[in-house]
This record gives sequence, C-alpha cells and structure tokens, in this order.
Amino acid sequence: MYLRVLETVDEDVRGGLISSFELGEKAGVTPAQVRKDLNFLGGFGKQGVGYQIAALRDELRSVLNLDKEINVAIVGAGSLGQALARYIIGRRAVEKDYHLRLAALFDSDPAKVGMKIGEVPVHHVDRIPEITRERQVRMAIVAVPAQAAQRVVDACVDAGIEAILNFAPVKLKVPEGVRLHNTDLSVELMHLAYYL
Amino acid sequence: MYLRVLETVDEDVRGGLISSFELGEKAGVTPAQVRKDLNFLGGFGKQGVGYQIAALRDELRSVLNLDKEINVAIVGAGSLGQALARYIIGRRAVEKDYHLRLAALFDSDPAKVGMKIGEVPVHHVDRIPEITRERQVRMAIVAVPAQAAQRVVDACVDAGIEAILNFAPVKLKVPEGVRLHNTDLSVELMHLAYYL
DNA sequence: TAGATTGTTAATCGATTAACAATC
DNA sequence: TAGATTGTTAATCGATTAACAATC
Repeated sequence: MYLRVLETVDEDVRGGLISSFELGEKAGVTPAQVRKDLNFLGGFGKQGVGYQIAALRDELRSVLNLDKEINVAIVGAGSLGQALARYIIGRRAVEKDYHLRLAALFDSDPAKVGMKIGEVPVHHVDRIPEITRERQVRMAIVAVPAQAAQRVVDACVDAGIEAILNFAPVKLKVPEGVRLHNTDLSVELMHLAYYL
Repeated sequence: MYLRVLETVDEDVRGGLISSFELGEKAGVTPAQVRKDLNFLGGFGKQGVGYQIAALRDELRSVLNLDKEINVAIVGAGSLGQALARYIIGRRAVEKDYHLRLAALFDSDPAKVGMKIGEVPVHHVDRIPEITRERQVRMAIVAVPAQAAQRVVDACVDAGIEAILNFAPVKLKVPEGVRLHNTDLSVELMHLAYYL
C-alpha cells in the first residue's frame, strides 16, 4: 500500500519528501505504523525531514522483488484462469517494466489444450514438470476446481515452483519452503452476504 | 471455513457429531478457537458430546445469510467481470440453492452494452440507479479500472446498494452503513513475489 | 459414576499505538 | 538554536491459547 501511495503522489510539490503522517493518511494507517514498518524494512527516512519519495519507492520495489522479472504459469484455463492471464498480459503491454511474465497456461481439458490466450499457449497439465522447468517458471497461479487443486499443487511443487497463489476453495498442503497464498472468491462473497 | 468443513464431512460415520478438536483440525485452527467462535455465534454444542453436524451446518448457513436469495450486480464487464459473472451463473446452475443471483451487469463501453453473459444483459453504467432499484439488487461487485471505481461506487451507494466487493486497486470511500470489502489481485501477486 | 467435551475465565502472546529522546 | 520528524521504547489493546470447572 505504501508503494501504491508513493507511485501516485506528486513528487515536485513537496520537494520530493513525504512524512510518516502524510504517507499514513494516504495508506490508511497511523504514522507510528508507517515508521515501524519502514524502519523494519531498512533505515530509510531522516529525522526532522521525512522520507525521500523516489528513493523510498525504489527501495520498496526492490524489497518486493518488483525489479526482477518473474515467469509465472497459470494452471486452469477456465474463465477465471483466462481472466487472470489477460490481466497479466494486458498489464505487461501497458507497463513495460511489469515484473510478471506469463510463461505458460495449463488445463486438463483436451478441448482447451492448444488454445492460445494472447501469445501464450495452453498445455496439458501432464506437461507441467517439463514446461515449467524449460521456461524457468518460479510462480504458479492455481485456478482449477477444488478437487483437482491438491494434485496440481503437488505437480508444481515437484517441478520446483517456489510460490503458489491458490484460487481454489480448499486448504492445500505444501512442503516447508514453498510459499502458498489463498484467495477464495466464494468466501469473499459469503463474507459480504453476512452483513446483509 | 467451519461451514465448508461441515459440508464435506461424513455425517453417518460419527453419529452426526463432531468435536471442536476435529472441526479445528480440519479447518486449520485450535480447538479453543473453534469453541470460542461457535459459542459467540450462539450456544450450539453440548458438553461431553460435541456439536451436531447437521444442526450446526444449518445454523451457520443462516448466520451467514446463505439461506436468503440475494440479487447481485457486477459493474465492469471486462475479463474479470465476465469471469465473476460466469462463476456466479455456473455455480447457480449446479447448486440450485446457491444464494447469489446475478441480476445485472454494467459497463461504460458502448461496445459491451447489449452483450449478454449467459442470460444476463450488460447495461450502461448510467443505468445503475434505475436497474438496481428495479431488480432489487443489494450487493455489487466492482471490477472496473482504478480511476473509475470511486464514481461507480458512489452510484451504487446512491442507488441504495448495501454491500460492495471491490476488485479495483484503490482505497474507496463509502458512507457509514455500507459494507465494503476489497480483494486486490495486484497486491496478492506482489505479496507472493516478495518471497522469491 | 466415569469419561468426554463444552463454555468460559485467566494467561499469554503479538500487534498497534502513544510517547519521547535522538537528530537532522 | 528552534522546529520538525524520525527511530525506538514503553503502554495499550485485542486476539489467541491454555486451563479448568460445569455438565452431558
């Protein structure tokens, strides 16, 4: 969120500086939180002065690895998988330094194998090991039905993938050392309905 | 998460009962947490016995309002909006008691207005007030570009919508009494890249 | 009655906030 | 030097966990 603020803020107007107060207000957190967070990430900021916008922005980009190009695969070429694919491809077309590169798509449905989203072909899931290795894919996005998700994730892990973003509505098991994040659309929708 | 466990667990095998230990294990939380949560929601559960699966399931469904049918609109018929539309329509086709009903889609692009996703037509965003009122839409999903999001949300709020799920990467303002949830895909992707 | 498991209180832990000394 | 704002410690707050009495 800090990075997003730093990217949208007008540098010139404030001599290239921003205080924890202003940054906090724009990011929706307290100034104390801002200082604690930024100090934890490294000693940017100068007492009595504030934080240099440009320098801090670059620091955060680097901390978040946004300055490295990362090859990502999407498993599941249903409507969600396709939407995610278009998102990444589209974003990369607009921002030339967007850090994600969609290297491959996978699906188990023979009708989908051979299709292309943009320039990126859909392969059969059986080829996950082969193609992710070949294309040096480090990150996978899982957008398959719940009952297929664990199998897919196991294949990804075996193929050496280090980070997984899971959209399937199941708790998945991954070995130590592999990062797993979950975003569960159906839970979000339920959560919202709770307040009606 | 508890509800999801209760929906997938085999009732017959355990005499229709489940303990906080088992429920916690399957949901990925401690037994103490389970008991605290379920007790907060209402005094289900019997000492020395456990929780009745079927009864607890129905209770949770009712607490989460999953037993009420809710009309939802999606604003933004780009690839994400379409994917979400297909998700809701598809889920409703499979589970006849799925609680969400996609009542309308909106977009500002004249090329998209008039399109249909399944049976559901895409209207121009200017018609949000008119159509959401007419179709008794209580919930909106926002899947438009960041710069359009606040305007769209304002229109939804004015039209009396009570809950909004926002996919645009911006902090939005809504008046007291309107529920706003955010799921930010680009933040998820950044977060994951952080660990590489 | 004995065993099990909840409901609930007390203890622990971690995260957030407030405060202030350090220093630019 | 005076004013500003950070870095950092101490105080507060809330959430999680452990423990146990209540009770089925």
